[in-house]
Amino acid sequence: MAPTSPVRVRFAPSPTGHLHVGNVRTALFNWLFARQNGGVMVLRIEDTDVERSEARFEAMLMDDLKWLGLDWDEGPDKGGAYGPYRQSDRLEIYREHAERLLNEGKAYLCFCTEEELQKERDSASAEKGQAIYSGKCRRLDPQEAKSRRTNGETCAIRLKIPERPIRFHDIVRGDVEFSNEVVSDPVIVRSSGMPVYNYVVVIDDALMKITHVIRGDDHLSNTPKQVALYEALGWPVPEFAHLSTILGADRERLSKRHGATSIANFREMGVLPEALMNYLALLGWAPTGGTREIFTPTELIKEFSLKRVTPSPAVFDMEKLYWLNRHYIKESPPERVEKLALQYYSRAIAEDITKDLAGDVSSRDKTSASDYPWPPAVRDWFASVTRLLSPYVDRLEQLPERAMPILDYDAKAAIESPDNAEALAWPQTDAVLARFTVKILEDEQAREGKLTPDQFNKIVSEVKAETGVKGKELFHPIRIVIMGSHSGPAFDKLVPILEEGSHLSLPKHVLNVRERVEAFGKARAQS
RNA sequence: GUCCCCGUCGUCUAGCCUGGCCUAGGACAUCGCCCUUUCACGGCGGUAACACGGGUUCAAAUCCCGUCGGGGACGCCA
Repeated sequence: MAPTSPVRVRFAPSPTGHLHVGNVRTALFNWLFARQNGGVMVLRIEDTDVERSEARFEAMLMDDLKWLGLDWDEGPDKGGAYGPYRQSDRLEIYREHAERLLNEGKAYLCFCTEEELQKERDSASAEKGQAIYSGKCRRLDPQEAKSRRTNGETCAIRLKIPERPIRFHDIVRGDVEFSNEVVSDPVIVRSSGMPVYNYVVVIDDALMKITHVIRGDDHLSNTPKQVALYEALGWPVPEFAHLSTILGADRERLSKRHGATSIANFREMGVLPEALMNYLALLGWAPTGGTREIFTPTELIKEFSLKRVTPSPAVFDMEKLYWLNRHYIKESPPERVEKLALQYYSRAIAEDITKDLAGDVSSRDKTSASDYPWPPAVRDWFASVTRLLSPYVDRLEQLPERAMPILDYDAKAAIESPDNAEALAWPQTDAVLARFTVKILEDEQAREGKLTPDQFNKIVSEVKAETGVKGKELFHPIRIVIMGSHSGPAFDKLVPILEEGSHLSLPKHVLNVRERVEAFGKARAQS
């Protein structure tokens, strides 16, 4: 391809559901390449599979792309000079070019039946190990064939594969050569009149002036047929770049049974789009030097290189995605994370909210979490909870479970939890708890629900001095009383949140420090 | 079966084209230490790989051949 011709790439998904990581990675590489070269990104909808394609999936897939931050310059929603951009709207174009190939003698009519072909395939693979069409109808007289067709005999249209090896260049794999012996004359139009995928792809890519075809390597073996088609049509052959497959942990092609693989899943989990983009870029590509891992979209556009894409398949690693996500959660403006986090809390406490609203909101049979009004004070408080917890989560959906000890303290569960058994059984624990309890109950600030971190620390220090217990033996029991668990965020930040939370009117009352100590004492007395 | 593609730490990868700078670098995970009057977060450090076998060469992860392993394609599927 001449360097002067502007780069045009395309992403051509079938509207059969949410986008999968494999597809999205292909879209991403196309996008990066286009943006880097000041080129054009085309979105084309491959909806010739009428059975599985649905209009609503088209909208979903566009949403998925937009969420990730990928945009396009031409497409069904945007128009463009080379439309229409839906294959179902292009059937006439396909027909026209098929007839042209026929008239020019580059293609021929094939009257073979399903059974004949099946028989041929069987014997061919037995003999040559390759199930190749014999080209029987290729030898038919064109005039005769034509009249048979006009007389109503059903037939398909096949392309003549030239009698020479087919070569093409692939940016990822280098030069690839296929012997014509292994490529049979492909059907380009079915006897039903419907064109075949390998044919329409070529027509579309050529007519849309696509300069670089960047796609999954499952198409590599189809490429010789497509190259032959370009040549038969007299059109320039584009550059190809075949991206390796993304595998699951078991080294099988990544699929639904590997868990979350659609990008909607990641969005729901609370994976930030920039984290996913960064991770996907690293699957099959590495920057020069290979030591840098963190890239913003802008940096990716600058650094990305198709030539540096690896040909070998890559295993999708959730843990690394999570690591990147944690990084981006920490990096992004707190307000953004706080806002995103709200939906996860509301989902988790939806039941409580529904109960709460049922009293004063009439004629609302179904109250969804998103209806929760989030009064400003409550919203701010949840924001502080998010600020407290977000550095410790992999994905936003973990926030509510991490917040449960704050939102819904359960003294009985704390006492019974096997995780706490050891700490509660330590010889010094009773003494620590006894002193701690007395001090909290006597404290003026704590009584009001206004205990400060300083005062709290002072009390802990006094307990330490009076009992002679320190470190783990001191902190774990106290932590269990306050949070129901021996691990959690620093008391300095936690105490104000508990105290503040207890003054809010929430569907479920948040216990302050004193209330927790009381509840724990009561529950322990009973057990 | 035939053809095509692929094969560096458990995983993502750098290095391979243009052999020596590779006692193979980085990252995730893992392990250990430090920080935090506890845990996590964070910081520091460790373990860990050139699929195998032949060649070529003074010298091979890098070039050649073979073997093995994985994936894909061979459709009137997309």
